[in-house]
Amino acid sequence: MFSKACHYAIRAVILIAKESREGNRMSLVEIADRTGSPQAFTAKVLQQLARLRILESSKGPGGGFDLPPEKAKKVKLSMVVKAIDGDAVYLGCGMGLPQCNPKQPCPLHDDFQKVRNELRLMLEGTDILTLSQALDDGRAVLKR
Amino acid sequence: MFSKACHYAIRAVILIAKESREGNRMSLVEIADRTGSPQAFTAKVLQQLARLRILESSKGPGGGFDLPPEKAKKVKLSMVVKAIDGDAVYLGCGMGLPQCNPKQPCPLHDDFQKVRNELRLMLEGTDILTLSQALDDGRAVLKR
DNA sequence: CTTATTTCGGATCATTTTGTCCTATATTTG
DNA sequence: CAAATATAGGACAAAATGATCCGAAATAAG
Repeated sequence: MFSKACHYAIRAVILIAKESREGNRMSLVEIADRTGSPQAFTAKVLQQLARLRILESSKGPGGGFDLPPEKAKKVKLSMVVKAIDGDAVYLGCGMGLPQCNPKQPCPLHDDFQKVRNELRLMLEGTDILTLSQALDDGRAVLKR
Repeated sequence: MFSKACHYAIRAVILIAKESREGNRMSLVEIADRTGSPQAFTAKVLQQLARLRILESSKGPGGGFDLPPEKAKKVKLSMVVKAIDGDAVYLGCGMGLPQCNPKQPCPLHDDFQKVRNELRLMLEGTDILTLSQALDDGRAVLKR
């Protein structure tokens, strides 16, 4: 469904948001460790998110990544997915036709679009702050 | 969502079913041509489907692939997808956790499972015969 | 100002997926 | 039986994705 890069991105962003709520800024090393993601690869992914201003980064001692609650509330899962995987998930044809539209649809067009729309609505309706709160009392985990 | 191999498989199976309804058996060359898929690669994919008895193949002059209507009715899209891509689409975690279950869920678990379940139901409820009928009066296409 | 820390970014490598080529094998037809 | 046709399957090439390494740039602190 999503690429590995996207998985790492989602996990990292949720963790960063959680720690930001407690005033902590996260270093790459800690993020990779607590999400069980490869460090250097995760660095690339976070770099990309930082460049797009989906999260904030700062260099130097005490630096790292953060995503303050007010912002985490506005950042939807869809934005993270789109930043890393592009919009193929929303727009691509179920059987890979380059131009699949209502005028020249593939045989699966309608059924597929219905499901994909559910996915889109879910991703657009889910913000990172809310997801990060699921971590609070151990209701959810990011590793293992 | 699905791999390219899976896209080729879906397109091929639908075309084969359509032609089978008219008593025709399809050669690999014709399948690749009419679905816009790479020939040799499609061969591998069809081989795999034939080995799993999802469609029928025969060698020699006049040979090729076919999928008679009674069988096409029983073959669901889910079977084709599973044969090529495995069941990661149904079982995988939305953020890639190796063990994401209701006891130790990822923060997205419930929302994601809901969407994925819709997808599963759609794939399991859609048979190849029906899809092939959408091709009949040009209501749908398999190429371009 | 120097040093230590931390992200940035380029280069490179590994793995997986996609795609091709060629030979073997089966089958129909003359 | 011989020849032609078609799938089966192995070996290999190319492209995309995943992952690592290392030096550059920025910044905080002594």
